[in-house]
Amino acid sequence: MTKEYDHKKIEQKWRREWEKHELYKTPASPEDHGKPKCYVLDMFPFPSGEGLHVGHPKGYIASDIYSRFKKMNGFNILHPMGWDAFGLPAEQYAIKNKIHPRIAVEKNIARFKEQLSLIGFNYDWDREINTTDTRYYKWTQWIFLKLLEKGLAYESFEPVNWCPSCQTGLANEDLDGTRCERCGTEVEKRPMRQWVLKITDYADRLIADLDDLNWPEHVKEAQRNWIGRSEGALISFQLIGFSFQLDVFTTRPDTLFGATYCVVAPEHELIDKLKSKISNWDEVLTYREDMKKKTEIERTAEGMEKTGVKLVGVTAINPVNNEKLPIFIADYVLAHYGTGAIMAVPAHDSRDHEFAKKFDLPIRAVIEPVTGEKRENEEFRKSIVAIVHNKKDDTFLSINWGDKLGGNLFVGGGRENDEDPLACAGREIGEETGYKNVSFISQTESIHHHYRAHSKGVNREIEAVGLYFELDDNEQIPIKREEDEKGKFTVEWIARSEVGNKIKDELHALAFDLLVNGSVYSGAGIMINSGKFDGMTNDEAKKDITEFAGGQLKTTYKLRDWVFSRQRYWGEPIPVIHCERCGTVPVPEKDLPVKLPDVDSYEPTGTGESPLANIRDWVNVKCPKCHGDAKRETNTMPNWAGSSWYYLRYIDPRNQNALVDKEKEKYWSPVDVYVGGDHATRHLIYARFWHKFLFDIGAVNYSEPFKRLEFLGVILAEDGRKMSKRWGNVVNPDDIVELYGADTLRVYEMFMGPFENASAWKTESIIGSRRFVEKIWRIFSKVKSENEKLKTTIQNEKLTTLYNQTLKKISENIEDFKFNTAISAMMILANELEKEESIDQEMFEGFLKIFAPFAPHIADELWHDMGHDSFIYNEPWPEYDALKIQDEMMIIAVQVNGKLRATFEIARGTEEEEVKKQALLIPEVLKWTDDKKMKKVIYVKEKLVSIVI
RNA sequence: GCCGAGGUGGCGAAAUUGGUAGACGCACCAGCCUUAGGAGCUGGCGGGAUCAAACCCAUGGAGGUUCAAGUCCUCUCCUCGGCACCA
Repeated sequence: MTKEYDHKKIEQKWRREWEKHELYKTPASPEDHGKPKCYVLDMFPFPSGEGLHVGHPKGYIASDIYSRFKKMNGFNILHPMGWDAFGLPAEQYAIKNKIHPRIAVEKNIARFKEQLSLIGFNYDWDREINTTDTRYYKWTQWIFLKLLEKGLAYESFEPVNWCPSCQTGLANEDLDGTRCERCGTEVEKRPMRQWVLKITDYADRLIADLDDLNWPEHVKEAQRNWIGRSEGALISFQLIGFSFQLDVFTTRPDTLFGATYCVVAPEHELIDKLKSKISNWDEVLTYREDMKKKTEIERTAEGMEKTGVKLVGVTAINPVNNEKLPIFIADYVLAHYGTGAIMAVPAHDSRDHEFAKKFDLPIRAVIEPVTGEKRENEEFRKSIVAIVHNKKDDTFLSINWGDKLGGNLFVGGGRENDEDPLACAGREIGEETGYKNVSFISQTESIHHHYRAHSKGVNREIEAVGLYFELDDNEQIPIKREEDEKGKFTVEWIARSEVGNKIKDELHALAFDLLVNGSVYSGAGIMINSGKFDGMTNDEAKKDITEFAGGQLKTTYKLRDWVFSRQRYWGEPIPVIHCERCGTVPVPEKDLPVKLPDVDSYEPTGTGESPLANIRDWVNVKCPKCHGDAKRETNTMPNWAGSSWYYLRYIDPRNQNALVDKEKEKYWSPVDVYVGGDHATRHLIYARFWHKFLFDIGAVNYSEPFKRLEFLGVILAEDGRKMSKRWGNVVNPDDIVELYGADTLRVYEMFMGPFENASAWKTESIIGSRRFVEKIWRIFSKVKSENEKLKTTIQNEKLTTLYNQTLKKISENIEDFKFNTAISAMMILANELEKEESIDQEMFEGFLKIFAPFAPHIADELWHDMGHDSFIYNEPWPEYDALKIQDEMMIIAVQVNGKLRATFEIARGTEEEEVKKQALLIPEVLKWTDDKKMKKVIYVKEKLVSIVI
């Protein structure tokens, strides 16, 4: 008789056993280092007061499974856990509950740890770290000192994002658009002293090194976006009557001849210097004041009309042609990007175009669009493309030439050298479609187009003009057609939404885009209206024109330096001392850590100063240099500081002499798999930045910290919303473990769907995973030892094949983080095993081993019940038998004209001719092939026979 | 607007190089078992048509390539995520 599956008893028992035997201790001795290593890392949690919900463990379960798998495959694994416990939420929790943050953090950690322990993870708790531990943040401060030493940390007085609700300055990364991402309050710009890290120095490397990382594309892309590298040129414009110049940044120096005005951001410092010559100063001031009042959101709202004011009296000189250009201030130019000023080229930039239209400024095209690829021996022709719009049903006139001649085109035609394009278009419309009465609306500049005229067998370069007409009425004249053209092409009106689909020709599509959609051409082409540069491609002209204008090529970034100081209590004190005589003096390394003092009130002062400023005993110190009176820096670090290097500390968590021993680091780094969600830009950029810095100063061995990133999809509540106390939809893992068991919870969370998919929690569905776990328990009673087996059935070929296939698939799936299909494969095998009267012991042992990473408690229970004394964790991973992953028989599908008509079974290894012959004899196939001529019969090895008739 | 990831049953989802679409699970239906409920077991479960079978349709939509398309190509619509007046 089988015993009951009592998950509570079993799970508790095995957790105790594991602990007792220190099963999950990371090997530390050097002789163990001969083995390959695998560092599996979770994004460590912030221990909030709310405790864990069922979404939290998802990533931990995955990393647990992966690391157990690697361990059984012979790797030394490092799989640690710790706490990211500094930061505003901890402080706010403490203020609200009137306890010291340190006490609150301790309490919350204890609760988190308790919850985690119920799930049966293989964490090595000897390596636990806590960012708020003085022994830990000593090294966070040490890194800051090194940054300071290398000139990568500096004090700045630039206006900073200030959250009035959180009472602190924030980095750009801490904003959600223009709001504080934590509390949703609109941030202000506030001038104040702050510490800033020069992350921009690393911008290029942070982008370039992404290429070699095994990370999800969207995370890499988010980082590229955030860093926002763009290559362009710095061009200086002389200002008439001033000795200084107006510097602009542009990515399109090739369009310099098309600049018709300049714009500077309203906040630009240059404006005050120009005051003496500006005759409408009042107007300028008013505009600037208005801009200040407007929130960022109002300024950047979509569909916002462009606004601006001309600086009457000041003129810039275009360095390439000495043209006098008016200067405007307008808020569509941002002060903090590039130089805060632009040259405007309305012909080739949609924003400048919009502004120019509104202020009636000249628009000069300097690039002639070129479409198609240049070919050999081109014949040159001039032509037109005429687009006729019928307002009544919003359709466009086209001619369908049939699939061979390019499908639908607008009306087109050759134009004699001196023929007026407008007249030509009118003539062609009449000749080809019969429509008589159309009104001209607009036309494009010339467009060059290279193509091969297949019907004539020649390559052509055409210079076309696009023209746009409105249909007046339906009056038509009979179409004259050559005899051989009749019926070959037909006139069709196509709907606006169908144009993209039907008009495939590049030239015609571009004409539509420019004329009908009103797009501004910003693509490639050849230079026109640009003096000696005419005729060059715009790409070639970029460098030449920059040089000619006396400018220089330059790369800019959207990424700003990292605002690193917070005016709050609960963070690492910035280890710096301000001395009146010596200035800013770093705290000597030997004096680290600068411990956070105890205070009566850790609430923000409201003055923009940290609460630390009020602790006189702490603030007042002697200057390390001159030993005179000095004051400590009272700002603290953001909570992203501790998390920017924690993964290194796990390698050597108790080291007193260095943040990590370099030899140990060499062995364990880099992190092989980093598991977590969110943080696509912030944490992962900051950590990469610090890591590269540590690499540069020789503190670590590799230049990237995380080789592979597995991005986790969140678990939402059943209502599809985020799981949160606020919505009252939180599911506590403790309850699930109590009711269904940790093993079931683990299986369920991995079976929910692809790991990277977000999915909604469904308590209803857990039962399936529980049934599966119970099924394994039941199957166990059928396991027969070798001796018993002799009495029972002979070995089942099919089952052996399936078993070996499953071993292979599980190994591959775990490596690829495809846990859902791994579980599905185990279920299939379990279903088959259940049908058997008796199960081979060796096979079941193998099954238990692959099941163990997913459900370690029940696996160890059954493992021991089979008579083993070892832990399954220390067992080797079962290898599949390559000779046994294929059935003796193969199933061949038979298709007739692409449709499946039958399947049949035949011995593997049967010759192609024989398989074909058999296929053709099947009655279901004969029915379709009967008395019809067979064109061919295709055989796809071991898969199918396809018959074409 | 730009970039990225997607769109397959009632639901979560599977599907080597193009090669039997919907594996596995949930829910649901029927039967067995049970005093009953639940659990368990057996069978069914994309849509249409039919007594039933043959058959027809079907992977957001439209075209295309191919003996063969969820998978490749062109276009288009929608959803989610990131950036967003970034010159």
